Amino acid sequence: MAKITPRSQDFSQWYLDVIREADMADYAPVRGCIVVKPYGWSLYENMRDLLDRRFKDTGHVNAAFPMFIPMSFLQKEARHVEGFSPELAVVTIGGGETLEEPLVVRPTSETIIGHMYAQWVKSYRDLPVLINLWNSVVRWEKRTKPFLRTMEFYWQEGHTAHATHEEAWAEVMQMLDVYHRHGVEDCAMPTLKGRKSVNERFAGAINTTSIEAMMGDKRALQAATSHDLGQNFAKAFEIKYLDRDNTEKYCWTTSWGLSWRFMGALIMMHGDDQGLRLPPKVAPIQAVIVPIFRNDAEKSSVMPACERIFQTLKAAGIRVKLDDRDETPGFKFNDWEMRGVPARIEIGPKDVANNSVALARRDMPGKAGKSFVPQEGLAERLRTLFDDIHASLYKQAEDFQRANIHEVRTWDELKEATQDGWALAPITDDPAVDARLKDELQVTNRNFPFDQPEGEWVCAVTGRPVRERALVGKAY
RNA sequence: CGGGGAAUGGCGCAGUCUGGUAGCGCGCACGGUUUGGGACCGUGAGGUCCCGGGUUCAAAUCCCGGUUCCCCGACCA
Repeated sequence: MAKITPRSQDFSQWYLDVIREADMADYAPVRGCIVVKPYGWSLYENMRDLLDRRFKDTGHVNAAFPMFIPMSFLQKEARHVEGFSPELAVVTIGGGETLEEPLVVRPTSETIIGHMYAQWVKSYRDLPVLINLWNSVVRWEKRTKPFLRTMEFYWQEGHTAHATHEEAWAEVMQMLDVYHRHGVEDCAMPTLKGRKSVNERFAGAINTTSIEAMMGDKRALQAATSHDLGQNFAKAFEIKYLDRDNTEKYCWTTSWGLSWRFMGALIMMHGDDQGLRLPPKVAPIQAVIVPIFRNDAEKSSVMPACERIFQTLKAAGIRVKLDDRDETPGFKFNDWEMRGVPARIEIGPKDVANNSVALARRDMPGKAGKSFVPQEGLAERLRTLFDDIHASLYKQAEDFQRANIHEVRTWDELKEATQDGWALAPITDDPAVDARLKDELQVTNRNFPFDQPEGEWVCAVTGRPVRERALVGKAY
């Protein structure tokens, strides 16, 4: 089997190697598009289902909207069309006929949502509208990379309408927190919540928030966003309601999204030189059983034990796989490590005799992570182990993140810090400042973290007084 | 979209300069020996050499056009 490029040697190549060798995805015959293979899709489904549960728990419902949007819809919101025009895919011919009006393949659905909400919302009694879409969208990206930036990508987009700005803002923050907790609790992924700079704001929003994650190469990845759209789309699409006081008012809307890029983040945050390391809650296979035998006699005692334990674990609700392929154990160990399976159970003649199994954990390489445990109570032991693995993956990622964020005050310190990690720096929220960071240091303002003490600072770029600091670093 | 690399069996590559029978390693199939950290031997299958034109007796190789991938920029979830 082909080995993968070491992470330290070439992080980008390592990432591509892992995706190929772990059977996550393949390149499609269309530029910038990928085929997600069953193993990768299974991971996506697990993440999607957990996130969907969180949406439902916060009162949202799912719906489906068309992938085609009339071009004129996008033009109704000036900044929105300006932001998205360069990356639109447009359908001009249908059924062999030139279309009266070109149809845009949705890059995001705010406009068609606005059109429909305008018809659905008449009274304050109709509010709030809390709808989420699981779909794919298309953006004609110049430079693509599997999961991180593809021309078509799968994601969810939530769209809500509210009576007041306070309520809309609370929604924006709630959903950002939902993303954050999905990262922390489901994916062992620490992220930093914050407000995007004016320059980085979503096209058409009055405020954009994000969670930012640090990858294994210390580059930043915007893992999810939540937007306060103010009344921009409400006014563009006439989303109005009659309030209790019998006056007509515009709604306040929000949108928020998380894409399969989150999977890319998972790979780049937790993976190592052996391949993927998947958090147990989202792993397609949580535990794999590898039978060990030398001859038919051993096989005939080992296999029934494997089968029995497989059934026990399956009945206990663990996503378990019995690997009965005709391969050597060593091959299987490496294969499942590449695929990031959190726990491996080896069962050989000695184990059958002792009513034990060898239990190896993916997050601890070699002998250190391997122990012999009784077959009795294995499901319970695994559940505890999964919690341990989750906690250890989270801690490693968080320690790494913390160790590579440097608090700085001056331009020189900022420059030095961002050579190798992120800076937490006093920065003016001004597009001209963002431009200087980009031009001179090839870094971007990731966000102004919400969780920071208020203070009086001097901007590291302009020398002007500022009240907040920003995370600054190289980004994907 | 600019700059740089690349495309030859599923994967990784040699062959291209200097045109002349398409090769190697891994993987795959079958048989045997193996099996607690990527086994070994034997036999075998698998190719429009990215696509389209052109030059030539003859093109993986030379020329023209296009497509895709990777890296670095600008743009972006």
